[in-house]
Amino acid sequence: MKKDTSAAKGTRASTPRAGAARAVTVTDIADAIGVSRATVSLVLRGSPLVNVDTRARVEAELRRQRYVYNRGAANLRRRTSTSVALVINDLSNPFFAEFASGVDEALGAKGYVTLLGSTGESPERQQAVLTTLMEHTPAGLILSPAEGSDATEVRQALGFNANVLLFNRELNGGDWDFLTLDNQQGAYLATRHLIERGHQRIAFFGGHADSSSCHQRRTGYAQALAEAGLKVQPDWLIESAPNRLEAAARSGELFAGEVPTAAVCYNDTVALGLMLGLASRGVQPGRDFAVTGFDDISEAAVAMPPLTTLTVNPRERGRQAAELLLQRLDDPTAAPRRTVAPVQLRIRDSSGPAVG
Amino acid sequence: MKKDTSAAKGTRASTPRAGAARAVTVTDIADAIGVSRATVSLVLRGSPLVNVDTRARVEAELRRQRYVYNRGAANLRRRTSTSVALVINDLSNPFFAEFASGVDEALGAKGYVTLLGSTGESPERQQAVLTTLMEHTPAGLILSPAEGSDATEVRQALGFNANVLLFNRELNGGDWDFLTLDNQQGAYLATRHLIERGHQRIAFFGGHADSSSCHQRRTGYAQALAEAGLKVQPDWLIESAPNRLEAAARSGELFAGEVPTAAVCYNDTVALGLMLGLASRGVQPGRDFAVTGFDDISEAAVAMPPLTTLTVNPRERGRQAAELLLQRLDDPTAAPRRTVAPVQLRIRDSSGPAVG
DNA sequence: CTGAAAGCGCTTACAG
DNA sequence: CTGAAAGCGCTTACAG
Repeated sequence: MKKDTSAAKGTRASTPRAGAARAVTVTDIADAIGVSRATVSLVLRGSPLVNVDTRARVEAELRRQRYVYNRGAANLRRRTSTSVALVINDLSNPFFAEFASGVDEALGAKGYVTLLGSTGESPERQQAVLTTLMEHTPAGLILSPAEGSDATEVRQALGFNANVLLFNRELNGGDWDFLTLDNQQGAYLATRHLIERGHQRIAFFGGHADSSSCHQRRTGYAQALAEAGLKVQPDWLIESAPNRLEAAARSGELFAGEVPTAAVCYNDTVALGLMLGLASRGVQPGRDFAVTGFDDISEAAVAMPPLTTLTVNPRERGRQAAELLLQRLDDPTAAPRRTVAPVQLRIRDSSGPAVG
Repeated sequence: MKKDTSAAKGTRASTPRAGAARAVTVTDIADAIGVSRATVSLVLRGSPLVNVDTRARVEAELRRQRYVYNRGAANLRRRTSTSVALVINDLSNPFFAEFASGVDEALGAKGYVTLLGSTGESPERQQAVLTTLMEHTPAGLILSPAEGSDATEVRQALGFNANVLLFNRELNGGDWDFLTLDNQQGAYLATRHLIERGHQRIAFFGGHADSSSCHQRRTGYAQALAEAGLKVQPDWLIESAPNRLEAAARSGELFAGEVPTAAVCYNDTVALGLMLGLASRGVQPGRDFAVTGFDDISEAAVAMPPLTTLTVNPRERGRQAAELLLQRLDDPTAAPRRTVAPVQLRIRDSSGPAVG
């Protein structure tokens, strides 16, 4: 239960103000000017009950002694929390970094502090991180689950805390709020865009078929094809891990049977890898073969050719996630909500000129 | 002093487990199996004093009741802290995102939790963020100061907490630990590289002359020139805000007097802007004019031409910053330390072929 | 309007 | 090896 492994719990634990003066407390302030601690507390919390003159004296003394409010102690007594935990895959991923930035901005504006945790896409590490974070009694949690997360395990780590917002990946079995991108609509828009450019043979390239986001994107792709009276060809559904290397390696599979003229890619990373693979076999992306991505990572704009993709505005999604969680905190008993965030097609050169 | 403005302090403050079962405490566990709370506490902290049998019973009950340790309460009583505050400019900047990722990774491995704050490069916001974070009694603080930060103000917000590590920007007047990149050496390496390629007329482009990092980089640049018996020409020192637009706009200034054949740029963003400006006047960077950057942001590798620059490995810097802070926590009274992190030249096409 | 007392969940000497 | 008591810094009824 309590694995006592970390240095912070052992003898190496550090005192917050070690080597410095002892922290000033409400008692110090109260004693200094001859009022009770209760009065000081009321001043701190901005109560209108305090005599204006008493208030002034207290405030002067707070300043004089450089009093620092101990929010942890207050939260303990009041049984409240002023922190929110944010658990994501990895900040090295610009998408999550932007998302985290938006979350922190929106939370900070409401007086909450962000407790950060990263899973590195590992369910085991996720469990450890969640356990640690819960010990800090956050008011709520924003979680972008690691691939392969198990709802039961996650719920276990979360204890009875009901204030959870899931982002990006749904965990069925947990009745938690959920914010997702409109994957289906995005892939639909990309596919329709290629069809409008005159393409008839369009592949869907990359992603793991069993991941929910890949499934949704394939659905949007199929929908656009169906609307145009085009058929989904099974060997045009090509899986690939979402990294550049594997995507490049698998690009040959597009040329195994009937050769498509365009590919809707699972995401930008895959698209960039595919473009690499195409170029290395003498097929020039954007001219000989049209490619679209998903995410609009910063490299998309500067790639050669620049990548047509779907912008998701991760920073705005972060703000939105924070808002949704704050609403949940206001009404913990409300029914879980599912929110789908819009995505927008950004046309660049990789989807090429009109063909045919 | 205590401006009571934020929602979290007002009526909207939320209970941590609102709507759910009341939290299980050590008392619940103790009562359930008929031992004292002290015994439960000893088990939680892994004390060897507890009878092996008693320990087993306690641990079983902890599991049964899904006990969650309240680290805040423990920290209050023990006067310790298991969190570290990290304050940076903005996570949208990949450099800081990587850095934060490294910090969080290293802190998490030691059982600390990261409290996140961003300044948006505004000293005012920085004050507010620091004040809020200090109220959560972090064991220490890693701060990359906003441009224009004032040491006295920062110290004010920090109270008596001595456990501070500054990153990137020094604040004179504060006797804090400091981690910096080797700006001088980096610019020296870039300049020498250009000289070795045969350039004799080399400009230094971008940055604000009064910022310490720009000053250090210019020093390295001047040092390499001096070693080669080349003179620094004053009108080859061109200032520019570190953004692409202004850099592009100021590129004309290179052609005002005696025209250089190469430029060492303050950083990658400036270099990218300069390359844009050069291209727009028909000068092809990497062929007609050599350019180097600083930072190795992800765009550097995919720019056209790819940018010769200095890699700083921000993630590793983050880990290093965390390590340094943890050492400080171990010995709060040690003398402040200054650490210079190495940088490495990465040669790409923008610095062109050998000339002359 | 102000103060004395109890208590948030934990830990730590101190007895036994 | 275990328990009773005090206390970390704050807040909140409850008196007055």
